[in-house]
Amino acid sequence: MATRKSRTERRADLIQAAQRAMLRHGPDGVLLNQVAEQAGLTSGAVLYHYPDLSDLLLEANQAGMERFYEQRMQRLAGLTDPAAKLVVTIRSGLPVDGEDADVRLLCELGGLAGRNRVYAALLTSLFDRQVSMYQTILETGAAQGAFTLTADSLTLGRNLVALEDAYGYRIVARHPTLRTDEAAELILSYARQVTGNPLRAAA
Amino acid sequence: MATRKSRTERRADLIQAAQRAMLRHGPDGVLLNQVAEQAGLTSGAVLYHYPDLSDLLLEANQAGMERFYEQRMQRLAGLTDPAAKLVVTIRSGLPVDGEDADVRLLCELGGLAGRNRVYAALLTSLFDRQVSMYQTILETGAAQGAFTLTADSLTLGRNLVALEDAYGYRIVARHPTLRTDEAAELILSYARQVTGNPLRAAA
DNA sequence: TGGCTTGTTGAAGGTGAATTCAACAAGCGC
DNA sequence: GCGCTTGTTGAATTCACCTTCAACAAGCCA
Repeated sequence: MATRKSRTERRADLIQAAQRAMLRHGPDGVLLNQVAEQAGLTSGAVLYHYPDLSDLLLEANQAGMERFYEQRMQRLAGLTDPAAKLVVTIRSGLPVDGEDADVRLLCELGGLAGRNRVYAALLTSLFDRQVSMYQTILETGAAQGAFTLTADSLTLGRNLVALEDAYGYRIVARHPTLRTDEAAELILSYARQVTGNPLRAAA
Repeated sequence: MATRKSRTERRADLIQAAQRAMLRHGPDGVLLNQVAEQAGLTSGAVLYHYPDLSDLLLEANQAGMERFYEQRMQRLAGLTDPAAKLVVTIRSGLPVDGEDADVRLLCELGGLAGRNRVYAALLTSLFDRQVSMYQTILETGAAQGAFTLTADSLTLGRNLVALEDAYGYRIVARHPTLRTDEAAELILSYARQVTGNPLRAAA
């Protein structure tokens, strides 16, 4: 028998278990027993905490998105130089490799979004928040004289997030030559051009 | 009873039926009976032609990708002006709206690719072919003096396809303000900058 | 320590989908 | 027309999953 845990602890466990199960079987096709197995419980125990599996999956995916966004913000926290901020942010939007759990989950949801309005709305909101994040960096950099923007920050921010997203999919699909380093360089080539800043990758 | 058809005809029907069923239920979660229903047949008849459902789904998805790629090439066929070619190609890579069947199917597969090597390979190959398509347009335009490229054509081609892909996802997810026209304009803003050509959208 | 709440199990039942197959209908060659 | 091949159905079987629930273990606190 699994060790008995408090409601809060178990729910947190289940969210992680659901994320692992979705990585293996997809957010759409994951089964109650697969989540239970990941949690080291029986299906009945899962149902005790989440009578409706789709509620658990939704919470798990929301948690994954928040985690992804929060991690990006944290990596940004200590930096002051606009160029360094931009370089770090571009990196943090890409999966570290094809196994990257957070990004793989986001990619899975991207497919779902065509059929599921709830996930579509969540992803849309995540996209817009990331665009805002880039806009802040770009405009702050421009105000400080570090960047000379070639278009409005909304256009540039959207294109930067779009590039990240797309290369995330390529890396997750294991493109043989387009790995994280190459993808970062491709996005940086765009960022250099639209900011007029050399953006040393080592920054 | 459904009208009896030849092997070839029926297989073509089934591929279309499978595409419709996948649009509704996802390429991952689609059921044999759902494909049969779309085809106006019983599950037994589907199994008679495709003893393994996943074979049918794979063929249907391959056909979808080919169709998407071929349509892009055809729209390009009559054009000679490099700027017109580039503008048309950018457009043809975007879904016409959130209902666009071909792009929605491609988005669904993007999610699958993290778990399924076969679909990952197919999508990778499609990506690379589209990059080559852009490279040809860009280099021809440069040779003719219409474009002044700011980076190598591989970098630019990859970024153009990446932008298309990502905005395809946004449109399919029904971003409230980022529709096809806006997405095309965002990509054009990049294309103008890297070619030095004004790329009149009406071309 | 005894009773109550909370978390968990294991088994039983119901449901729905895949699979198989015997029967049959429709066309085609002869 | 006759028989054979090809395509299709509907029913029977099997299997996997969800769901429910009675039983029980583990803490909590009076």
